[in-house]
Amino acid sequence: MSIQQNAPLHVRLAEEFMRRISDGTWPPGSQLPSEAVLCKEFGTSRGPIRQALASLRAEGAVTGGRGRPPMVRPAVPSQSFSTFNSFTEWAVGIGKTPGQRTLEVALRDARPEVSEALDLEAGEKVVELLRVRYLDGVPAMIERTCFILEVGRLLFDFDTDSGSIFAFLKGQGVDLYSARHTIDAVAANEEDAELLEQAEGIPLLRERRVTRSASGMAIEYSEDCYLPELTNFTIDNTAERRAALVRVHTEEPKGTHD
Amino acid sequence: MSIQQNAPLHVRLAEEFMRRISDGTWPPGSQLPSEAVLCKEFGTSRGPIRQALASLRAEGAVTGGRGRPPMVRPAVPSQSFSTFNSFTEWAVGIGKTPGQRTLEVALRDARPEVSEALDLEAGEKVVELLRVRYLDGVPAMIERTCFILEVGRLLFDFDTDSGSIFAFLKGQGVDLYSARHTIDAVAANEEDAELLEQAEGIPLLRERRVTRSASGMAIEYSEDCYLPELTNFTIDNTAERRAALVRVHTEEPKGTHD
DNA sequence: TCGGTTAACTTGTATGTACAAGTGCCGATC
DNA sequence: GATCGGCACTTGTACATACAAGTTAACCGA
Repeated sequence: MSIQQNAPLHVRLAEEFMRRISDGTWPPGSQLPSEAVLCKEFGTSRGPIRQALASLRAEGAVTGGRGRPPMVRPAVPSQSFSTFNSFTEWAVGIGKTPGQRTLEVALRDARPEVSEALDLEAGEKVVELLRVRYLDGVPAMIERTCFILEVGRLLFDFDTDSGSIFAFLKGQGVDLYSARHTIDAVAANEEDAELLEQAEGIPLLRERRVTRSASGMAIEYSEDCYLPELTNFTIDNTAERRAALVRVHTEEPKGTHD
Repeated sequence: MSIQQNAPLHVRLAEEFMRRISDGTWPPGSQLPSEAVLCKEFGTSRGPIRQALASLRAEGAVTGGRGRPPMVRPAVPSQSFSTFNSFTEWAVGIGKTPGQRTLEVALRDARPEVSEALDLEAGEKVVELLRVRYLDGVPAMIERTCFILEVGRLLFDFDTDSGSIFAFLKGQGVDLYSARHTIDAVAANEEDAELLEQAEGIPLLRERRVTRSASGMAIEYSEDCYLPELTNFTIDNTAERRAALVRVHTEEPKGTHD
């Protein structure tokens, strides 16, 4: 989506430079024009040019400099918050047809680990959903999602078999702003195995997340279990910058979910 | 590690600001002093102050502005390339004693998926290691690592039971610069189960990676299988910026390694 | 023809200035 | 006591200038 015309010049320059990189005008390995040349082309001073280049550098799109123009780096994979947090948006983005079969939408007392994850008092109610998610009609993932009551109640007026809960909640003005994701592995229990049409006990790739608003309020806790032959998680890291993905040691043993 | 004294002023300022954030002088939620105040304190102009603040903003350490000073954000977890890629460095960092038991160091023809990962011709030789890794004496991970011959040959003069291969290779001038990591789940085969002192078939959290030099040459391919109750991977993402961790759809089914 | 040196290019760093746009506080008025 | 407006603060944007430090190319001499 093109940024509005009255955005600051350095923002519009950064966008134009990213466009030239992504459409191949400036291919990976090539050197950018000098700052002087860019100043002439855009009729501006070095300040906005340098600020635009700085943002490309911060994103890892270009590197080098000091005595010679920066070079374009191979694209670093990344995913937006909504693509990463919404199965539907992700599936559409990879050219698959997302599907869902809702097994349950329930108002119930939160399980202890859900209370803890959502910063709730023991026994507070949550809205809990259980859905199977499909890619092109093939079972790919089991989704167990809990919402705080204030948000979950909105789902009682929503057909959870119709598509993206993430998109629906955004449309309802729910401020889904940040999330912490934890990835590990569990054995498929009897229920999950049946839903995924697989043998009991096979390994599943589990992604648990707590989603919060901009003010830090916990809104959603989800445990998504994927068939690992259909889905994985991938990241690139370099010596130049710290990776946001962290390998974590867990003290308490965890088993399969019940 | 403190940066050298003759680093540019804006770099030293950024380091000082990060130090104040991490030692609690500027706690999360607090507002930074204004730019004018910082200019007075450090006897400089707005330029270096603003550039230092821009780097904190890019790292997600502070946010906001425009009419009011930025606020300190809660620390975003991250790990350096070496901490993420070296089990030894990671273990030490979390206060555990890392250990290793080498089962095998072998010069052999690369298996097809290793050739492919390391950009080698079919049948080229690699140096392959199999080690069990321990945290405080407890088996935590099975490490199957392959190096291209040029690098792997260095290991024949190295006691792989003595500690970090990553650190040894760095010390030998091997340019380990970037890596692509893929995380999924596999069932423990008979060998892995025995080495980890667990039941066959239990789920293992698998991290595969290809490590390359700055010039893009593949150097290392590794398959590390973790006991998921001891280790997971965690990332925070926000609506503000794209996450480097990508959920990926895999077309071909993958089983346990043999 | 090759190597070294120099000059002209590049980017990086820093200063200063000016003004736009946002925020907060204080005083006046209702 | 609450609200509104104005003013003084803030940061953001952009310009200009100057010089440091790195790189590259060209020229000259051996």
